[in-house]
Amino acid sequence: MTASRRPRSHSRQESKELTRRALLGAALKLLARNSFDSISLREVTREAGISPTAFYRHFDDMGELGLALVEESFGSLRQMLRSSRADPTMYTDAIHRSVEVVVLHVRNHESHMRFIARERYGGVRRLRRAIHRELGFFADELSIDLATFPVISAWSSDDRRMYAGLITETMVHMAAELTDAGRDEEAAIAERTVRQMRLITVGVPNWAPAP
Amino acid sequence: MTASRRPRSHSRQESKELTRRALLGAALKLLARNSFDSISLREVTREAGISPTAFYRHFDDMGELGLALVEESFGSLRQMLRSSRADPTMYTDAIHRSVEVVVLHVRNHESHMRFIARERYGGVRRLRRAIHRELGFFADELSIDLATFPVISAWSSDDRRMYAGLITETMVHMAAELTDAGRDEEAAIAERTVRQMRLITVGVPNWAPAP
DNA sequence: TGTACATCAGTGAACGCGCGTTCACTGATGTAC
DNA sequence: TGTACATCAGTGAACGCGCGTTCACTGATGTAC
Repeated sequence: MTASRRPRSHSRQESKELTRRALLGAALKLLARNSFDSISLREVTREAGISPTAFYRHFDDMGELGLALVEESFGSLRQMLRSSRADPTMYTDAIHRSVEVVVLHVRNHESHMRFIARERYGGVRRLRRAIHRELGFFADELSIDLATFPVISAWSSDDRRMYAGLITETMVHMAAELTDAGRDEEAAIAERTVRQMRLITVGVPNWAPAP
Repeated sequence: MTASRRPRSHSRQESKELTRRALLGAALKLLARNSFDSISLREVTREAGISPTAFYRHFDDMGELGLALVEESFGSLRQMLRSSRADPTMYTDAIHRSVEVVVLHVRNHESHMRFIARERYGGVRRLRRAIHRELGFFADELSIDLATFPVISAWSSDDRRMYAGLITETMVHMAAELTDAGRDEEAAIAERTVRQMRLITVGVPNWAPAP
């Protein structure tokens, strides 16, 4: 299906937005098999069903498209964090529940999470930096949320941030493993993560800042 | 400097080995800026100072070269683990010492560690699988070493492996951050990792297997 | 509501370039006698 | 030790191909009156 054959009921603006989405979707699809810096502009437009030249109506170059993918991927992640906050069971059974939420998120946004995992230390500096920055914001937010738990509320914000970083890292690692594993390994990976989170949590009541 | 101009004192076998090393070194150098699957065979041979066609005297294709890099990278990592085991201070001040050892290893083998971090979830399935497998072996070995610590020796081997996996992951994450950061950030990254390791360790004496 | 003009998303031909791989080759190293 | 032949790491020309980007264009959508 080419963009030009879309129903004329769309306004020019709507059509452009659909094509933009098609380009982002095409890139995500190709990213399931390759790294971002090995994907060509022509491959992306071919997959999106438009001519190579039309690409420039949407992005200056592939780098700009990559940054748009970072936006999109962390957009869905932020939504996840926001709805978790509104979930009361998150506080009564925090570990199981949060691992479950991340597993579900990976299922529903697999290509976004794979993109983050793949390009976090990938071959494009601007993407690495953008992802690093966004993961930092994520841990910052988590750090604030953690203050609602009794014991942790007494910690220094520095200690809380360190703890939030460790949780973030453990979750990102799980997500990365999930996007690279078969559905049959999902339960084992989730269970292992639950146990690692439990081990970390056991230490929390006995934590004392550095001497 | 081309390979053909090497001193004739080398035997055919020695010369071939030197060229092979030049190819691996050239690939590692290019990997500092790009992902493996975006590096071309011609770039590698150009960097190594030989003609493109000579590549085939050493590897069937770039994939084979990639697997050789996995071998080489984990070879140096295994050496690190082995010499750590012989270090008595490793047991009296395990956390600081092991973080320090990893920091030094990253300094001395930066391109190897960057390769592992970059291709672990990169765009080449065979490399991902090979790296995943090697990291598994690493955690297996660490798991055995952990049994020498009093409290942990009583744990099930399954729990020990879970713990070893968490430590491995924390260390790999630190190494990845170090290869992507300036030397001025090194101390902060190492210190943060020490605190995270300490938090995990605080939980160890109170760990109880799942109900 | 109808008409005339402006906008602009998408097209297709064209360009020069670097790619992976093939092939027949060269000449130094290795080996048999 | 010297000679004649075999081996084989590295060469350079050649190939067809996909690449990113340019350009002048088309025709549907949007706007002014």
